[in-house]
Amino acid sequence: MEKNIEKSLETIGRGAVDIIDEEELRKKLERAIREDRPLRVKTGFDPTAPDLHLGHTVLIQKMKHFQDLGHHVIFLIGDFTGLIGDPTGKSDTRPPLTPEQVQENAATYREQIFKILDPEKTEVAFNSSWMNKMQSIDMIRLCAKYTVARMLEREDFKQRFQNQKPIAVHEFIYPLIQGYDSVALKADVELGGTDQTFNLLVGRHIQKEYGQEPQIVLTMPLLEGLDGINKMSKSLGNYVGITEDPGSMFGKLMSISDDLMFRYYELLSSLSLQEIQGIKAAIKDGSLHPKEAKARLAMELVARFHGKEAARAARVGFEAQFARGEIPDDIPEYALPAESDRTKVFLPRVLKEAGLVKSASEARRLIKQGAVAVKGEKIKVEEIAVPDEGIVLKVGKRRYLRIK
RNA sequence: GGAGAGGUACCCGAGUGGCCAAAGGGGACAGACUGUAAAUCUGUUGGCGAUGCCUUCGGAGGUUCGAAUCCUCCCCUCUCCA
Repeated sequence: MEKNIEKSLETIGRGAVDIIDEEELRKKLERAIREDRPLRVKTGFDPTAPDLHLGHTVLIQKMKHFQDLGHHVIFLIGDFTGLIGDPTGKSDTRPPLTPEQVQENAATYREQIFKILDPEKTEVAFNSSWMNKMQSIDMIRLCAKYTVARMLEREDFKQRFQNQKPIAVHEFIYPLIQGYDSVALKADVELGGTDQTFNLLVGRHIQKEYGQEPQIVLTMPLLEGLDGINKMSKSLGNYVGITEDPGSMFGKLMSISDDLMFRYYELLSSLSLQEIQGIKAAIKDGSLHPKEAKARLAMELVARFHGKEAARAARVGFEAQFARGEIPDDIPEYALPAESDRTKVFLPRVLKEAGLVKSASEARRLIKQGAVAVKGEKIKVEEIAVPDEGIVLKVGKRRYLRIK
């Protein structure tokens, strides 16, 4: 375990939005060293979405920091709370996951988080293992430990209440259970995004109610998604999944705005703040093209999950496709039915059949807009001739189809 | 239990008998410009081999030549009262 308190505090605090309470954290660290008892650091994850994206890695990196300092990190899978769904105002009640599905998702999680965390030192826990045993009377006792008024302090509830949007009663239980998880795990620290602040604070309260020392709450910023506006999330489609192939990961990162690039540098890159300042300065004085800076960031992140070789290859492929307009190697193919008239191929249907567009109507619109091209030549008609050797269609900026 | 408000396309929201495949905004997609940037400008945004036809305005019926719009029943949300 790291013996230097100041060094620990610095590592823990890097990038954090808030630490509640810093003095308490110092005392816990001191005691941990004195009694040679590592801190128990808990972070909860949703069992229904085992596809981690870069946004999640902000938290996982922080877990790694704790791990490197010699503390005990607990990756908690909220398979019980997942039945409720963290209140967002939109989510419907979710269908219960089967134990098999939970195990499956957990396996996926393990595979993904262990690209960052040390499997030997990471405890994976499920809150169903204590929640399923809880008796009704104990549930009621848990509910009695918090008030409706305080529950409505939560930003999301407050807003929905004010905007006359529905709030189901069971949604109130979510924060309570999350808090109880901290009791069950005897957590010293709980990590979460800033959107979790309320839930994490409820944890402190609940722990006190159960006679435990309250956990330290450490919140990390929410990573903006590729649009640069909303937080990165799968449902908004503005994410980079950590299991994505190197090419698409690289491409997505290259499409972000310059402003967002610096945000990603700050939250995702392992570069020091000084190095990041250096990049900013170099771009400003013209010695570094912003595109080059972005490519370096993309390389670093792709390499983290796929290795350096894959990152280099992704970059080469990217340059070939977009800087020189070359056609990528692996593009979808569509074979025309043998009996079809190859002098009059109706493109809208082909594009639909090949899955490049949702409907033939959409394909027709795209053609009308000049978004479909063969060898750089825009196609303005819906029927074209396809020679025996086939042709390669480009649809929009990045969709391709080889018709054979 | 009583009184009232509301449910419209991916989202927000206008429309209260025909001119409505439904204003406006957001998002998304496409084109121009670029660095696949961002910003900006322009266009598109239910389906269909298509100057037309089919399906859509919470659900099911009904009135009418004609319904998102009127009537009946049902489902859902919110507010106030009890």
